[in-house]
Amino acid sequence: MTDAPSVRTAPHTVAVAVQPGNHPFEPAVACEVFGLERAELGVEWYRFLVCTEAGRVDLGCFTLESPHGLDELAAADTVIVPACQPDLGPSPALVDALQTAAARGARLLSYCSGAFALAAAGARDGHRATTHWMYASRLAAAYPAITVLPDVLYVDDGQVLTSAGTSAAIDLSLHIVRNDYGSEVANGVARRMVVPPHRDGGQSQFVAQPVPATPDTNALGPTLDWMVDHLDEPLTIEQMAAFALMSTRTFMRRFRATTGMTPQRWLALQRIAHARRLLESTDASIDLIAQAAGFGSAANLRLHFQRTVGTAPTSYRRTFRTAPALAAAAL
DNA sequence: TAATACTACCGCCACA
DNA sequence: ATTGTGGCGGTAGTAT
Repeated sequence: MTDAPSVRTAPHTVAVAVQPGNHPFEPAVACEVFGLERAELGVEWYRFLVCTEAGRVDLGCFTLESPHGLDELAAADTVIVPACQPDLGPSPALVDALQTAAARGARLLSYCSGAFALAAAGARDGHRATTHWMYASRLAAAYPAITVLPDVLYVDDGQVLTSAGTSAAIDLSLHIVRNDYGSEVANGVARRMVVPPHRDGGQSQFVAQPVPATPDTNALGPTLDWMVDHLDEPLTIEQMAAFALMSTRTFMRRFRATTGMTPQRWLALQRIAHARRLLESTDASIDLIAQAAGFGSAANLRLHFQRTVGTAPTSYRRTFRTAPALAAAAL
């Protein structure tokens, strides 16, 4: 969280390591997010490599061949390790490549049980990480030096970023795009993939029922919409509960059950997202944006912004202020 | 940066 | 008996 995000000016290389025992889905997420041509976004996109140790890998359902080897993985700017068999462990050559990449300052990502490979490479000592909830206790037991967060979608620990089960791989990947290119571009990618634009990393892996068992008569949907529509006003639990026609106690319980976080936190994330959009696409003053996003004061906006985005609002704008043409195309 | 005043949060529990 | 509700109160977190 120490470096400010920066727009990639030179081709930034993203490499995914495909190993025997991988499932196809996670490498495919990397291909989808980082590997597709994104001409419509008007930015210079990543250079994307699929790297293997032996040139060809049997993935069970099919065999994958690639000309790129682990030397290219070790030289990449961002390295992705998808889910692997925790029992097998990464090969010594892969561990070596990961260590070389880490020493060069490369960004290391894992999807699902790929966290075991990063841990084996020693990249995780003293840091926070996550993995699929099924593996969390095993990871913590095998690598006591790591603080394992068992119930989040992904963890951004600066150089090393880890994510939970399959769909969290998409969330982490979009998080990377957002850090590199800003939220307009990340939203463009999400829109084309037809996935929700942004799920925060701290969101719980255990969010309610993916599909409601019965048509949910008292769903929070309308209340969430209402909250987003009134972001610029100070909203108290009491007001939100009143809108939802519930007691405050029940409202908070239901809110956590359906979103995986507290109302306050959710509201803060929506406000930050709105502030990001305004910083990227308008020249309004920080104070005005603070008002419009419901932070009340510029000081308060800075506090929240720094904490969740890791940058000051002005430096974020300096980096991501989009060309008017792109901003106009976005809406 | 620190102190203060507020409210959000959540465990507990009686009750429907 | 089981499940959801909502008031109470202590603590944690936020705003100024």
